[in-house]
Amino acid sequence: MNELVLEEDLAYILTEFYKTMSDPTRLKIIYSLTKRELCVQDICNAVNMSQTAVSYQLRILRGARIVKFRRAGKQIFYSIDDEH
Amino acid sequence: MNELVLEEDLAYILTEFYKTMSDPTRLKIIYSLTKRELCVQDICNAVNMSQTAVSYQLRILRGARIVKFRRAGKQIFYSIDDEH
DNA sequence: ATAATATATGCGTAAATACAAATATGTGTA
DNA sequence: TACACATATTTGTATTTACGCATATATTAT
Repeated sequence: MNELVLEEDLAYILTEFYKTMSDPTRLKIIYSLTKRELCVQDICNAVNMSQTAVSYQLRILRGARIVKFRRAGKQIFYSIDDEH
Repeated sequence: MNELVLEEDLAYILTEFYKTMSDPTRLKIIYSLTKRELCVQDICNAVNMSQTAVSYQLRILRGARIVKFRRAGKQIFYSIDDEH
């Protein structure tokens, strides 16, 4: 019986990962960043979404350690976080 | 520029897949079914959820072609849909 | 110091989601 | 036929989510 049950912690971790991947805007952002490092405006153009919407999703992707960023003057450049 | 944009159809398909995987109850159900074919009551016990909750999630998994089922008398047995 | 630009954040909200409770449906049995 | 059992479905709802709008913050230029 017991071999049928997925450990609660693992279920939670997997669920969180799949949840971060389960939004079209986030997938588009991730895809664009696999091509090259981009600033927020570039990402807005690539995914055709508002600055607010993109910033909102970037925060989630940052939280999941899927993307990282660096500031360069007024702009902030995002890229895929390979470390994680 | 254009190589940065993920095709809308593909984004949609991927999103749908990740969405079906992004619930702990569904992941637990899938896990239990990778071990062996199970009837609904067995699944309820394995994932420790009500019959209603399990039936609700099974419908979603059926819709995504992740599980299939066969009737055997009063019971319905579910298993992973390898075809898909 | 002020203004302009790039990005982030707080707030409100419409839509989606997971579930419980109640009920319906299908199947075997008396 | 009537009933019991296994499962599905309908309905209502609390919660979560993605976003727009307005505003805040950080950086550079004037």
